[in-house]
Amino acid sequence: MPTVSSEELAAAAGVNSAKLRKDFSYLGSYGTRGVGYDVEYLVYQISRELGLTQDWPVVIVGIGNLGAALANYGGFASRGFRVAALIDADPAMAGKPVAGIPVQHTDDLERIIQDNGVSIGVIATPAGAAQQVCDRLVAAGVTSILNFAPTVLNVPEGVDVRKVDLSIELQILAFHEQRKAGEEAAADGALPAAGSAAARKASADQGPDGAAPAVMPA
Amino acid sequence: MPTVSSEELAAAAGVNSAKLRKDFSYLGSYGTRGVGYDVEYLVYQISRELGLTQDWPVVIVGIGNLGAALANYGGFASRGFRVAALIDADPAMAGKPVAGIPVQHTDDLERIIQDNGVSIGVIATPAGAAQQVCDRLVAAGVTSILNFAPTVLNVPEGVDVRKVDLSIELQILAFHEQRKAGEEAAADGALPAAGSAAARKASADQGPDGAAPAVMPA
DNA sequence: CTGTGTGAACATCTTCACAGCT
DNA sequence: AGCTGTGAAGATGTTCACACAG
Repeated sequence: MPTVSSEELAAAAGVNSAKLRKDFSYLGSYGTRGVGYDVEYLVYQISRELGLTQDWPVVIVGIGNLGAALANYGGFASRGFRVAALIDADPAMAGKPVAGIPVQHTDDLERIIQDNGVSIGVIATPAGAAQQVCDRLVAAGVTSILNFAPTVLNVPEGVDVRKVDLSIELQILAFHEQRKAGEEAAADGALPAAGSAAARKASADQGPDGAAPAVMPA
Repeated sequence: MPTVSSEELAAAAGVNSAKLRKDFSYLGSYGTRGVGYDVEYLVYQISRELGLTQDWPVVIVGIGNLGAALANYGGFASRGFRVAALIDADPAMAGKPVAGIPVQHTDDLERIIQDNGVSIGVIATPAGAAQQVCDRLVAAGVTSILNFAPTVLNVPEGVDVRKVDLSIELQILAFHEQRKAGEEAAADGALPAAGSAAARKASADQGPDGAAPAVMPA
């Protein structure tokens, strides 16, 4: 399949073809009228715009179950991410290989960041250690942090933080589940105006969308 | 602090107070004019609406690093989730306790689901096993699935799936990181119209937002 | 003729601003 | 006098529909 139309792509993605065309148009005019988009060229352009063509060295701090799971996660390499180092505070972990990469001790954090030119850090420590690790990462030059610890991190201006809270995803499922169950059947007495107004679209797609609750500022 | 105003809550959440009030109003009129919202009552009403007051038994299938990390995750209990069972295909895992819960074998999946009245399942298996596990969960009565395996699952109408792709979060960080780096400096020759139009707001808040890319339909 | 690229129409979401309750 | 609850205005996002390139 050398070429693909906006109609086909839209159907595959479950969106309107006009939206897809308009979105693509913000990246430039990469389609051919009457023909469609050249698949290879389009993939390249989107990859480049998203930063997939670059090499992003990342460090993972906190090699517990979650840290180990992340280190083993196959999806990173194909998206340009390279696990440059694994860091843990437990001296007993030092030197032990996880996913083929030897764990290093927290003492060397600053050196590791600088030696590898790391600008993206992943925090998978317990909540109590997260802010301190974050401060050290930032001081060492990291400007983007993916935080799995259940804490809101304080960072200076210019540093990006994304917090992943695994229970929020479950929360969203449970919310819809509750709604399925209560469909018309048992009208809960103590809820005056909740009926129609809150009954928004229950999106049928997989993955995070606008349904996420309000979040904390940086 | 027995009472709180929309202004205070909005400041804490980093949003406009009018938006907060309007959002609350969809749940009913739980505030008092001239006073604010009664904290305890508000918490209860929101908790109930979100389903936090219910008990949600969940099963986790696939007890590798990620499954174990999820089983140990502290945030679940406080949000009404109870890990009812851990299931793995490896017979060697059977009986072994993870997070204090003995792992059970996949053979008993259907019985476990039914005995515990589970309607939410978490898939943390390798990609190859995910669809099969999914089919069995659905057949056994599960109607909501949180999928960590890097596959898009096929499910019948009426079943909700949320896919968590850990690399997408990194992707979003890398995208902003790239943008920080390329600020004005090096105008990449091969990008005609990408400049201003695509330079949207770089949100300063932590956590998933509308920046996620288009997703697959069910 | 076919399918992109895009103004214009339409829809949804956010913020303003103020009437009205406490 | 203070703060909610909400119509109306404004901003943003999506879809339509068609001129025009290939």
